[in-house]
Amino acid sequence: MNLEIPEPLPRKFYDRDTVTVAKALLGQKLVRVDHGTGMVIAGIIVETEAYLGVIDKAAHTYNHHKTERVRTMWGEPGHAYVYFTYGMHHCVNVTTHGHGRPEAVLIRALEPTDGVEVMWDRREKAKKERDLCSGPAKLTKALGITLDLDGVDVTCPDSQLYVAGMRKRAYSGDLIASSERIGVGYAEEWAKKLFRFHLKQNLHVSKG
DNA sequence: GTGTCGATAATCT
DNA sequence: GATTATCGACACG
Repeated sequence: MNLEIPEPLPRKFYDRDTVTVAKALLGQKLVRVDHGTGMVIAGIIVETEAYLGVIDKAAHTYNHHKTERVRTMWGEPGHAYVYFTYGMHHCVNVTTHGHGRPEAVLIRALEPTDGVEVMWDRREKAKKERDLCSGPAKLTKALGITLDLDGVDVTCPDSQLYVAGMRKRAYSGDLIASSERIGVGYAEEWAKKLFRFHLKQNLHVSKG
């Protein structure tokens, strides 16, 4: 039995064009390590969305918006940006594109791989395995990601949250579906951009 | 399978 | 005071 833990993806992986990173994250593994118990809970990233910073009307940093909440997005690439929304949900992103560009990729869905029993405990309403992590707030609940993980370095294997490199090359374009981002209807022309990416025919995406 | 709608509170105006 | 990068319950078929 091989229990070798894959290396985290390096900082330079994130210090690129945000759409490129959003596609390249598909197939990589989001790993949550509980430092108290040593428990590992993880899944393969199967759905992402790109948020293009100061020019993107759907992004939290649109028009150079800069408040305490979005501090992490203004920092270096390769950190977790966690926010709380709709009065009850957390969502997790990874920051991209250095050089003062506050951009990020929202992680929208995972295919569960490690610590699945813990996910079932935390996601009481789930009926099927595909309900565990098929949405941005579902996966943060399943992995136990809350605001205290905002800002953690996802390139460090000692972090409570990091992204492990499972594949060297991004999936080829014909295996990736592109579509409009979800829940950003207010963003006018930016709502139409095809910045949502998911693995075709994967059962664990949030929709279609 | 689809569509509509209420929950619920941090954040920003 | 308004908004929200969502989810789950319910209705319908």
